[in-house]
Amino acid sequence: MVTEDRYKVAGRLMLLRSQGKISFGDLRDQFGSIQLFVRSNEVEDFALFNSLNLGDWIGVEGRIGKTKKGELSIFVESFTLLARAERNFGDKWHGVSDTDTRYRQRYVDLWANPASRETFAKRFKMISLMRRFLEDRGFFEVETPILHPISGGALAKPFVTHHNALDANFYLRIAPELYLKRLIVGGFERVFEIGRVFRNEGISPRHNPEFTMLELYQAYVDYSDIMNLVEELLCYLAVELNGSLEIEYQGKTLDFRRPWRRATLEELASESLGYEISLETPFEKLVDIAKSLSIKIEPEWGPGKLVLEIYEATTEHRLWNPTFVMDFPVEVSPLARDHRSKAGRVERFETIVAGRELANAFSELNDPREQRRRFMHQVEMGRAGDDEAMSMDEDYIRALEYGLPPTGGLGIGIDRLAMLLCDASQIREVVAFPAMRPEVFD
RNA sequence: GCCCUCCUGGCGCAAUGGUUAGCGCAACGGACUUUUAAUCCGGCGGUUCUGGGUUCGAGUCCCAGGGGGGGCACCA
Repeated sequence: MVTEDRYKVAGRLMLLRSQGKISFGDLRDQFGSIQLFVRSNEVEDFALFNSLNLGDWIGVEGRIGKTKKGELSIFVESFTLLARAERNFGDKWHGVSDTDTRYRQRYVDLWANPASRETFAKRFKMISLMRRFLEDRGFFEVETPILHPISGGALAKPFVTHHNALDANFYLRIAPELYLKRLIVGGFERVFEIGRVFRNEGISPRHNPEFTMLELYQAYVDYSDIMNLVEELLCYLAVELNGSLEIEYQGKTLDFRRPWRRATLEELASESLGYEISLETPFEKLVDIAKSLSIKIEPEWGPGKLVLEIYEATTEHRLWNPTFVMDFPVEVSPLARDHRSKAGRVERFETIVAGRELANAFSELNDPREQRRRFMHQVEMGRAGDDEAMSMDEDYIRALEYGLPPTGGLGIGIDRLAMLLCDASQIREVVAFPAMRPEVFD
């Protein structure tokens, strides 16, 4: 019934059932719970044990065994109060459901709500698995600056900060892309970075102003190879974390079984509309279609932007199972390489899952003269009023002039991926400390 | 930025416009030597987010503000 082996365990007291001269408690640590069995004539501070509050941290020592009801328990011989919980963790049965408390005081949520704890365990495990997957394939995990003198690598509004000693403004990075490709120029052939990026935009169920990106770059491959890598990586994660290639998301099944559908952006948009459109469709007709979809057209838009907008309005949200959307217009892809056979398109794809963009990838543009033209176009767009346009990055051009080998690159939004794998409808369920309006203490 | 909605003891919930705002858990005191959200008994705990208004009477209806959530827009 009770072994002679002595064990020491520490954790937090979650339940206490005092019953006269014996008491039962549930002790929980990182990995699980175990029942404590305490007898008044076997423990010196029996009264103190009964006066513990739920939430107190204690260390116990005793023998392991089973109670009469068969519950595995520690038969406590001594215990130590390690730290008091001066506040309690809410209803022991219902936990804490108030979202304000859950997001602002995640430490409470994690203890009070096991589901929240499981979600974050899964998220952290997912990131660990990604590292293992990539390291097994010869990728180096690297670090690049977060303070950028020029905001680049994506189309987004940056946060601005100031360095006093240099008396210069810096931007919190919106993407690590341009630095990672500099590392490829410098001779690292496979690199990845998992890190926070910052975009000064609205907060919504799918947007947190700081979020985590995986970006990777591999020399000597193109976007087709990257598609294969994305399939392999996501299937690996689905199986490791959810045990299946078919996962439940918001009450519907997502089928990750390979191969995933691959189709061009123009094909998919045409499919949605029920008639053919392409970059070659007369401009006025594209404008008419966009207007009929209530798209707010900006004067600086060309056919590429129009087709992209039409695709996003008609198609993206409908793509449920993983789909590779290929061959974006060059006009909206300033860092991607021209398509090898289709003028006006680049070798770029997005991976759409559950109607949302999960990954964005391309064969990297490595021609410095063409890159300069693309930047120039971005600068013009910026002058025309596009506050998400990229700036000229002379050093990046200079790096390309030293030679960037043919390279495939990929970015994956980790938070969105975690939402899928954790069946979360909101990004705040998978971001431990989501952005909130600063709390006022009075 | 726009629209909708919510806010009641520490936590979870209740209260057709009508006494002194109830209940469970926690906390506090007590009973109990095999419990499983233990059970039983006792007392304590709330300016119903804030400020106005309508009303004989407001937790409830109206207005404004604060905070949260959902949706739209933008994006990842």
